[in-house]
Amino acid sequence: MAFKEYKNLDYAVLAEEILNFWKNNDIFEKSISSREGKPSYTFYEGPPSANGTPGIHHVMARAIKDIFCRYQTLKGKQVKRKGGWDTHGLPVELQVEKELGITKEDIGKTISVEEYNQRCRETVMKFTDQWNDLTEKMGYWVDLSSPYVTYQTPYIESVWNLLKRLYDQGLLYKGYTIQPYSPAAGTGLSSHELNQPGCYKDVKDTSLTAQFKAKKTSKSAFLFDHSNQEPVYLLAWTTTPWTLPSNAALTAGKNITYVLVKTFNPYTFLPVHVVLAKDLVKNYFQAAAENGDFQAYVDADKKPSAIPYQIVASCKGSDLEGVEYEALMSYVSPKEPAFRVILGDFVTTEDGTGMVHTAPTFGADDFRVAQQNGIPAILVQDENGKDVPLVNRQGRFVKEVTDYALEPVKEAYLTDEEKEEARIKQGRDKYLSVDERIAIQLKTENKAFNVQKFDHPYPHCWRTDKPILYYPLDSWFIKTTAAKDKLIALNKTIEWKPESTGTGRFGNWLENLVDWNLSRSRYWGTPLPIWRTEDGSEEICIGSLAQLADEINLANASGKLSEKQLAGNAAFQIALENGQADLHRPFVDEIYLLSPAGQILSRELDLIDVWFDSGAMPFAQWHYPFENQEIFKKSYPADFISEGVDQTRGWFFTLHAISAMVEDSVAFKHVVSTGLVLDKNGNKMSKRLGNAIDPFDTLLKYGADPTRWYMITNAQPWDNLKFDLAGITEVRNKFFGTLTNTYNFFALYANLDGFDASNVRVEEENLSELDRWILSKLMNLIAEVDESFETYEPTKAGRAIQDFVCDHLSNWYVRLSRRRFWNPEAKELGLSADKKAAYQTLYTCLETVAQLMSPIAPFYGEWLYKNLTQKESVHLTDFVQVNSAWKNENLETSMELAQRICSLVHSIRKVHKLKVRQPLAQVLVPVLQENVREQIRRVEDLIKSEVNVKQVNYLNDASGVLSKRVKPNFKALGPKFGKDMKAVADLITGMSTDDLSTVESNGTVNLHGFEIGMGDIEVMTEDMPGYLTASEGGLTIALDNTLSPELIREGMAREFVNRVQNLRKDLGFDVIDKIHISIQENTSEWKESLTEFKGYISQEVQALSINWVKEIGDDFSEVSIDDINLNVRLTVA
RNA sequence: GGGCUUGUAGCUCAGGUGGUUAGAGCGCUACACUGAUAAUGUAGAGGUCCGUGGUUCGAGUCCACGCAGGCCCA
Repeated sequence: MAFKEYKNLDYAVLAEEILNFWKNNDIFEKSISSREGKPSYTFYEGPPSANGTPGIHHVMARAIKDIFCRYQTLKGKQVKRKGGWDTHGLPVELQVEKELGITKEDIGKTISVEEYNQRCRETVMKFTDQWNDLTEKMGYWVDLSSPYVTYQTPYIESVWNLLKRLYDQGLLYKGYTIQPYSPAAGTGLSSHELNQPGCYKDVKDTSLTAQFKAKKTSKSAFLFDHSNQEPVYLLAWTTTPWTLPSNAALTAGKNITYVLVKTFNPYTFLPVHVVLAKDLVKNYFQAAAENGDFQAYVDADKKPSAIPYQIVASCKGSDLEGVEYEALMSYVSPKEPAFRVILGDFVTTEDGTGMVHTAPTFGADDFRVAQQNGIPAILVQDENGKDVPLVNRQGRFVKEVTDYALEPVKEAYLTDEEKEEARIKQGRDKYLSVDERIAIQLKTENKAFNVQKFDHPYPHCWRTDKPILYYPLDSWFIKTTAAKDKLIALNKTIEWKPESTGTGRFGNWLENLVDWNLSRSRYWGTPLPIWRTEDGSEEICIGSLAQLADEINLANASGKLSEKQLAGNAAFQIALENGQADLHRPFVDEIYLLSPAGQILSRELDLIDVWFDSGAMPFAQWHYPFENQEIFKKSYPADFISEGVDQTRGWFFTLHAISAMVEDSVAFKHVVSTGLVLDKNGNKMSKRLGNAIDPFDTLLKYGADPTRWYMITNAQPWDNLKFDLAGITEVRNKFFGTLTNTYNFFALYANLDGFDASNVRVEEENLSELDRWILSKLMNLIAEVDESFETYEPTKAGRAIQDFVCDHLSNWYVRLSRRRFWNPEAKELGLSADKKAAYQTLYTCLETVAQLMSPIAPFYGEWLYKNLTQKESVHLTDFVQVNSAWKNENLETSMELAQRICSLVHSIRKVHKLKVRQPLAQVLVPVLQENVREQIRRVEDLIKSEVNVKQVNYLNDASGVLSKRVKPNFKALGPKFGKDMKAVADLITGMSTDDLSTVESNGTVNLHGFEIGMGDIEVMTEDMPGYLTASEGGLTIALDNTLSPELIREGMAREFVNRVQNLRKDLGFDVIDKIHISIQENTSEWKESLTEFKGYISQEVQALSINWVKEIGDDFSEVSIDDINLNVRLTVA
């Protein structure tokens, strides 16, 4: 048997067989090696972290990656794709802590750093087997034989090299970020520690609304115009008055509405104009006092509590941007211009004034927004000449804040004794905190508009129970802001799918870029390769193992190192010589180097952000620049990457940033950012909720191809996918079932006819209209699929293939062609030209579909291809070319008409209960244009056989039976008549027959002053009296249902054929069996029909004889049509 | 709170540049077919196109403001 036939195809088993075939024959390797010397197409694999198990969303993400790599291979490119593993980082550490039952505090105490890191190294590759298994089973082709692993020494060396290149450009510096800090414990706290229960406590703080006096400049002129040139104050609220000496800016919200209010200061009673958010006026003023009597207030001896006020102007936050003001508490002046209004997106009108007091050294938002707007921090120099904030690490003011020098900013930092001491010094009955005394000071200086006690939750240190401060702590940064313009410009050359992720999410992120904080105070990660003197005056950055070895030698030779330091160096040297150098902590921490000036350097203890690891992969995966320089050059930048949209600020950014800063290049040219995989109800999948889908179960039960096909065709990759297993079943039945059926149909008859599959070539001269049509459709499909894959639109490609297979190939081409395949007469004569053409056509369609679908459904595509051909693999073929000679738009239009006409006839037959087996005399099609008649005439035969009518006849105008209806063509009328549209449309709808003939003959008619041309109307026919009619979308047909005796006889013959065919099947006859038919002679109705159509019947049921007999014997069957019974006996010839 | 994104039939999704009757598949109902048959075909029911305003002769489509969901930030 040339073509295998299948029953009950199991797609998972099929996949397994193909997988074995690929493995045994190195098909993946061949798909790369066979493209040697061809243009390369580079894909970067975003490394998964192997310390967790894969989920169903990984099948989705990796299907996307796989599709375009396979497609580009078909297009003749060489597509290398190296797998990789992301192995560092906090999730690994947390998992190990959990496994060991320890906390961060224990590391270095109850467990050595060395042991701890060893555990991390073991844990991180725990699930690689599962990952590799999934990779294979889902049919994802990626090179797992030599993956890059981010913890390996060559990888780290490459990362160090990149850091060094950044360092040499001056882009790596030590600065600070605002982090939770406990002065009492003298340590920074992680967000994790801050989220422990009990950390947030309700406290009563002094809250203060300060008056910042605006300077009169062109920016603020409009405010002064409304205040009659009186002083204008900007109001800002804070719960931490101790930060006011560090104020550097005020932040307003761009779209918030602000008002200028004329009123009095409640403490000094001086008339003032203040600015605050409109929505918050009610919090500061009593509505009853609006537009109150100002003079009466001035005159009053004892000032009433309701202070009169008047709103004199309003503006948007954006109007306030750039308004300058005088420093509120000028202990320390900044080096660069400060004290102006800036805009920030974190400002709300929930409390305060809608204007935020901004102290860059004591708030994360403050720091960020100040950096973005070029506002300096308020700093002083310590005894070492180092810039420090106005509060020291003990939580006390520096001496420059003279009034409060060395006092703690939080009362809670004082012991009772210290507090008592301070009280005596203050000379008061009760100790007053710094916040309280600042409030008093500002009140007297006409700088406080409101002072209150305020209850709110505030975070406390879990170890000391004292309040924390948000405080600037040392960190290493990459100066990405210096490369901002470059990053933005390069991003514009990247093609994003969807575009909005690139322009919106990623573009906005770049616009608001801050420096990249590299530092992590952990253990399992790439150490920062910077060695520094204790006072920070000298440092070196190491960019290679060779450099490190040299520096160690230099340091050792200097004689300045202690014995312990020399021992650490020696241990590392030995490891290095044995090729076993480990660049992790603690080993690198034990290396000591020497500065040019002869000082001892020790390593900065920070690790770097793991995202730098993964962003470095274009370089580090090849151990560039130490090895593989040629390979690197050929595979950089990537043509394509794809990850979840959540990676926008993760991997997408780090790839982009590193490449732009180091190579002045993009890292990738195309990127597909994929959406989430949710459960079928649209909820996030989670193991905890139990709605997570197991990928292995799914692949096993449904097979990789239906799973992949479902995921790709159900939603665009960047939309979230509501994953429903029922959807896979649907795809499997609908698409794969239909395609397999179509193949089986082909195989069945091709085998019967001995159709030779080697060297199939379509012989164009023998093609039927139907053949030409499906080939034309096939050409369209090729073009559409090619374009869709080319433009990273896999969903469009998949849906196009699906529509072609189900609607065009199976439901129309095969259904209407069946007769040609099972025509039994041809058997003896060999293959007729027509039958051959049918095989060639169907074969071509199937073979092409196998290739087109193979990127999405790699196993099934391969299976189908190998069933059809002797060639090795569909994945080693070249993408099929469009043969434009086969494109035939006219024929497609004709066929569309045929399909619509058939559909209409079917619906009439249905409504009037006219069986399709009953032949009818004619179907009438009114045609108003000659070319439509020609188009239908081409496909007349198809219509006749499909709906079982004897003739297709056409009615034109002259026939006189057509009644026409006129519809306005709105698209044409709109621009022409505009406002008069409605009137004109009504006139057209009510147009008389005479008017219509006038347009039809003259091309134009005047209706109540409106010139109507042919283009302005659509003429349609409807209703043909005396016939059964149906119409849809402007096409009308009529069916002649008069039954002549002859038609009835033919109908009976067809019914008889139908019954015999059923009998053949019931009796288990083979398709090719010839039969003899005996019929018991008992009714005349039957005999007349069956005799007349004996030839037809014999052919249809493959009967060699039909005999009427008096006695039929025992083993007959009874058939009945319209209550008339007939005894029939079939025997195999 | 900000940025981006989604909202069309019971479910999953299509609906260039605005054009008056909004489509498909699944599911449901009914019928037909019975040599592709654990298939297939045809028909039917099913919609305030998230809401409210606006622009327009005309809005699912354009604009504004909301509501609800999602992602990433704060």
